[in-house]
Amino acid sequence: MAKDKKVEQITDMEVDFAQWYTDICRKAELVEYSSVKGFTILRPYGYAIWENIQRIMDGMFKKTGHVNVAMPVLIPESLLKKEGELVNGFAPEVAWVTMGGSEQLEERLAFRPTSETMFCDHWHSVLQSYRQLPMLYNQWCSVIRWEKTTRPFLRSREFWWQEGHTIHETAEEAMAETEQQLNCYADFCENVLAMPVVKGRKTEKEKFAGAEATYTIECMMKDRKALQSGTSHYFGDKFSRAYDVTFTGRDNTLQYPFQTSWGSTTRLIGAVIMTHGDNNGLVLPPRIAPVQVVAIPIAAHKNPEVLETVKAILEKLDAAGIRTKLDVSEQSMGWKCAEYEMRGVPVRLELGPRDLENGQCCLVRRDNREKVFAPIEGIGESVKKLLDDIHDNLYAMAKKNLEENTFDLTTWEEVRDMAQGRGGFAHTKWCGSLECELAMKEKAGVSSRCMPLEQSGTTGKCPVCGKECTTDIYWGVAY
RNA sequence: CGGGGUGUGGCGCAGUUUGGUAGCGUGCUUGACUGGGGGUCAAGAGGCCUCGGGUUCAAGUCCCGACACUCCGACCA
Repeated sequence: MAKDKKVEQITDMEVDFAQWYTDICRKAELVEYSSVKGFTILRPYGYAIWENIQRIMDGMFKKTGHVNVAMPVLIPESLLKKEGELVNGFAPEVAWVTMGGSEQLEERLAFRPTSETMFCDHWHSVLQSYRQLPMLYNQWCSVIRWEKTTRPFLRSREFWWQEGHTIHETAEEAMAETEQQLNCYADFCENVLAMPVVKGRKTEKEKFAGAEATYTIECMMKDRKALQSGTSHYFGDKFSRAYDVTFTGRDNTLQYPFQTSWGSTTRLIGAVIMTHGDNNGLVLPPRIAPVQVVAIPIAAHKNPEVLETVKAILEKLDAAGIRTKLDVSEQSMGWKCAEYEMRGVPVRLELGPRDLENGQCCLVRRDNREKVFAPIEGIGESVKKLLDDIHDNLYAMAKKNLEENTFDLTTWEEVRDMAQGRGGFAHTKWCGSLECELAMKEKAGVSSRCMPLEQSGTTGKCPVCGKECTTDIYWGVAY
C-alpha cells in the first residue's frame, strides 16, 4: 500500500528500537547533528516543543515562588574544586577554557556542567540575614558535559535544561522544597506529557555527587528500559559549609543555610518520543504539541467555499486557544496525512465539498487513528475535548505499559531472566548494601532505579544475600 | 574508553570482491494533468565519491593513516 511508503523510512521499533528512535529524531525534524561531536541543533519543530515545556513548567515554578536568574557559563577551577564530591563526580566530563584570545589564562575556566558552585559563590556575597531566606532561584540554560557516547536528547555534550537552586533557613524547609519540586516534575510529566512516573529516592551509589539525598522520577519507555526524567536533590548544609555561605539567624548566631537543587532537561523530549511514539512516527501529547490541529482542505480549487470554511473553523479554534496550522500546499492528500502523522500532530482536520454539504468536518486523532465527524457548529469545544481525550488515552496506554512490565520478584535469578528477556522494572526488597547492589548489576544486568517514596512496610528477603529487610526498590536497565 | 557497523548529489542507497567516462530511488526546479491516505507525465538542475598520504598509465574501488557519525557495553540528565 502506498500509505506505508513513509513508514518504510522509519525503522520499526520491534526491529531496532534505537534506530527507530534516531529515525524519528531526524525525520520529524526535531534535531540535526552539528559539526562538533555530541552537540546537536534543535530545529524549529524540536525547539517549539521545548518552548512549550519551558512555558508550562516555568509557570509552575513561579506559582511556588521561584524566580529566574542567569549565571555565568564559566566557572574558575578553584571555585569548582571547593566541594570534593562534586569535583570528583564531574571531573571526567568537564570541558575547559584555557585561552583568552591568544593569551594563556592564569587559571583555567570550566564550562558549567551544573551551577551549584556559582550559586553558592553568589550567595556567599549577597546573603546576610535570615530575613532574606528562602532564596528560590531557577535558571534556564545549557550545560556542557563531555560525554563519551552521545544520542539526541538522551545524552549529548551540551544539553538545555532548567536548574533550580534554593537555600533555606532550616533543614525541614529544604527537605520540603526537595519533595515539592519532585512532585512538581511528577505532576508535569503526568498532566502535561502524559507520562506516568515512579517517584523515589536514589541509592547512595546512584545519587548526585555531593548530595545528601537524591530523588528521582523514573519513566518506562516502550522498549521497557528506564529513563530518569527529572531529579531533585537535598544538600543539607554541605555546600554552604564548603563555600562559606552564612547568614545571621533569628538568635543572632551565624548559621549555614540548607540547600536544594533540581533539574529537568531536553531529555524529556526523548522520553516523550519513546513513551508515545509508534511505527508511523512521533506521537505528541497535545499539551506540548507545537501544532495541535492541522487543517487540510480537500479539493479546495473546485469550490472556494471549502477554504473559506476551513479558515473560519481555524479562527474558532484559535479563539479557543488551540494551536493550529493550515496546509494549503500542493502536496497530495496521502502525503499530508503521512507527514503530519510522522510529526505527531494530535489531530488532523479534513474538510471537503462533501463535508460542506453536511455542515461537518472530519477529525482524525493521531493516537489511535480514529476518525470522527464533528459538526462545524461548536467545533472549538469538541476539539478541546478531543485533545483532552487524546491526552488521557496516551497516559492510560503508557500507564498500562508501566504496570504490565513491572514485576514483583524475589531472587536475582528472576531479575536476570526478566532483564535478559522482555525487560521491565523489577520490584524487590533490598538489604541496603552496596555489595548486593553491585551484584545485581554484575549478575542480573540491572541497576537500581529508585526506592519508591511509597514503601509497603512489609518484610522480605534481599534477592542477593537473602537477608531479612524492609526496603522496597526498583531495578531496571536504564538509558 | 573497549567492541562492531557506516561514510558516494539534500535524503536513502548501489557500485568496491575482479581498478578503466559517476549510477539508481526519492527529494528539488519548471510545466501540464490530478486531488477524501505519500498520484501521473514531461523537461531540467544538482557530485573535491569524509579527509590526508601511498601504489598505478589510471583509484569511489587496492594499501597506510586520520576524522566523523552510528549501534552495543562502561559513565552520566
